[in-house]
Amino acid sequence: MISFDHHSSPAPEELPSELEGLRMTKQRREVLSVILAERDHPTANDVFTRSKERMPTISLATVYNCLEALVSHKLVKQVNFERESSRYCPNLNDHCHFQDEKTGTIHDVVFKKGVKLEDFLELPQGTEVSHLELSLKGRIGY
Amino acid sequence: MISFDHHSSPAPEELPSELEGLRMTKQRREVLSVILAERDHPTANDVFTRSKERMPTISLATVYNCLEALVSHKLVKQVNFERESSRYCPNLNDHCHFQDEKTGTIHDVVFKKGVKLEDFLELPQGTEVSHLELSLKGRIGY
DNA sequence: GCTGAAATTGGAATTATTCTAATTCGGGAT
DNA sequence: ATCCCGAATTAGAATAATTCCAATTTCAGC
Ligand SMILES: [Mn+2]
Ligand SMILES: [Mn+2]
Ligand SMILES: [Zn+2]
Ligand SMILES: [Zn+2]
Repeated sequence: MISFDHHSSPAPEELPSELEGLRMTKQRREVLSVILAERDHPTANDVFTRSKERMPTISLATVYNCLEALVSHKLVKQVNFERESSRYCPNLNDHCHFQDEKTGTIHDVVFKKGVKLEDFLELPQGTEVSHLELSLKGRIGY
Repeated sequence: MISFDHHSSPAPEELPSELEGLRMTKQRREVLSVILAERDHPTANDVFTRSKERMPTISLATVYNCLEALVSHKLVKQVNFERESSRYCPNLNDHCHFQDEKTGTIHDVVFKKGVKLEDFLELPQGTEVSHLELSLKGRIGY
C-alpha cells in the first residue's frame, strides 16, 4: 500500500523572503501570518499563543521582537486603548479603532473620504503630524 | 519691630470641600491644585513629586487613588500616548493632544467649532461613542 | 563550508500601576 | 467634646506588559 508522506513539502511560502527592507525570517513570517489570518486585533500574547500552534519553539521575546520589526517597517499597525496591552492590526489603510464596551471587540473605523486633519482640528499652522492615533469606546447600535 | 508671621493662616481654600459628589480630602485637593497649577500634563509621578513639596507625607498610592477619583468624577482628564505613562490634564473642554517629538511637550488641540464625529468618521449608524481619545505626534512649525 | 552580523531564545529586569491589609481621618450622631 | 464607622490614606508587596541581557543559533554572502 502506498502511503502519503505527511512531512514533505509543507505549505508553499505565501510571503517573500524580504519585505520593505525587512529580512523575513520564519518567525517574522509566522507572526505576520497570524496577524493577517484573523482581523481581531490580537495582543502580543494572543499572537504568541497562536504562533506556538504552528511553531512551538517560538518565544515571547521573539514575538515582541517580530512585532516591533513589523510595526517599524509598517507591515502592521500597533493599536492602543488607554492602558490596555497593545494590539496589532493588519489593516494598513488610514483608519482608527472603536472598542465595543459590551464585548471588548475592536472594530476598524475609516475616515470619511477626503477628510484632512485641518478640517476638524485647530492645528497651529506649520504643524507636521507624523503619527495619529484615534481610539473610541462605546456601544454599537443594537 | 513688628514681624510678619509666615506660618499662620496659609492660603485660603480655593476649592470647596465637596465637588461633583466627591469628598475633597486634603490630598485630593492638593493633587488637583498641582494639576491646575501648571498645564503641562504631568505624569502620576510628577504629581507625586510636586505634591510632596507642600504635603511631604503624601504617598504615591494616594496620588494614584486621587487621580483615579478626580478622573472618574471628571475633574481631570487622563491622557495617553502610546505606551507612555498616563498624564493628567485640567482642561475639561473637548480637546485632544499633540506631542512635540523634539521636546516631548504636550499641547492641547481643540476641535474645530461645531464639528461632529460623523463629519469625519464612517461610524456604523446607531453607534454610541462614550469615550474618545485622539493623540498626535509630530513637529511644530519652527 | 566559513564567517560575521543579525535574529532568536530563556530568563532576568524594569516599571507603571494596582492590590492588600493596617492605620488614620472626619463628618454626623449622641 | 467624644464616639462611631465608612471612607481615605499609607507603605509595601504584587502584578503584568514590555524590555533587556547574554548566550546560542541562523543564514546570506563569500
Ligand atoms: Mn501607533
Ligand atoms: Mn481617556
Ligand atoms: Zn485596525
Ligand atoms: Zn489637555
